[in-house]
Amino acid sequence: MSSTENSDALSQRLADSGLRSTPQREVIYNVLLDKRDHPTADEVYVRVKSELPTISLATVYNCLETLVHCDLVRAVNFERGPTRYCPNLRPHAHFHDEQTGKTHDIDLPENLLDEVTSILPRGYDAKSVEIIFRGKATPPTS
Amino acid sequence: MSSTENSDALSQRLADSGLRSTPQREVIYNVLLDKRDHPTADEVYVRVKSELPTISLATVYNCLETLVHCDLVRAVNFERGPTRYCPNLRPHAHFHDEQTGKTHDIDLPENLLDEVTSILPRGYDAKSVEIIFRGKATPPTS
DNA sequence: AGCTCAATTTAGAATAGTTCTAATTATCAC
DNA sequence: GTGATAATTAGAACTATTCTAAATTGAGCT
Repeated sequence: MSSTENSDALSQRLADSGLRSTPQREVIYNVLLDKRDHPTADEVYVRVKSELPTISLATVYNCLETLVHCDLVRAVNFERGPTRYCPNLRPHAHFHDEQTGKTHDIDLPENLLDEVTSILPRGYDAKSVEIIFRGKATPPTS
Repeated sequence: MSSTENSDALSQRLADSGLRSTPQREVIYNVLLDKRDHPTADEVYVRVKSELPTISLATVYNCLETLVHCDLVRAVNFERGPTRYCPNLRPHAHFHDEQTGKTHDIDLPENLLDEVTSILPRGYDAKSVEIIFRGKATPPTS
């Protein structure tokens, strides 16, 4: 997908929420799409600065919140560490590698979320389910 | 289970980790067992004060960390809210009610955690799995 | 093109939750 | 009892984030 297409998708989603497309929002969204390593707001700030040197950290927070709000990005938290941002919209869990601190997306089989949700007793109406693994990821040596 | 038995369990676990049983640790653990509403450190602080008026907040944090460390208590986080503490040791998920802010324990069927863990690709070794639901809990009117 | 007005961005101050520091107090082994 | 170690304490410091108020931008109208 080209950067232009991403921009289109972005403007579309923003418009849907009655919001404007701005250079800051565009660049931040592209930064997230570009390197999907679940960066923190600070890390996004650093990356965005090379393209928009005068952007402020507050704007990074604002824009990230906006992107989360219009469902283009997911915010992920581990314990009380800084919030991380993830443009993967498919249903997925997160694996948090305790040695490296890295976060891996784990795509979920079709029906798993429903299956998990189905354990809820009557009276519990879940709008979202989050699954977090913690442990050690040993990338298979080829 | 009597408070004395809890104390015994506590001293035992502490001893296992080479730690001492102290009045602060005892009282804090009992406060958690007493009212299982997933209190924050601040809330624990307030409750403990009525028994140990001179305890400091730092000690509350220290003791809670100690209890978590020797597996008597679980720390639970929702987004970037304050850490909450939970003495329920059975495998369970958490349901976070967005209206009330309350947290409910959801006991898990025997095999669910294994089932969920089994979706991990080769190379991922999970030490723990956490499942968090978010939504609305409507307690069934009797 | 210029005007208006709301949306957005900005810098810096403020906040919340937690951790750190250094000093004091309690407890264990001898 | 004495010395060493563990635990507690008060308050300072820290981190991530949100708030505030002012400046800038841009879309829609004329």
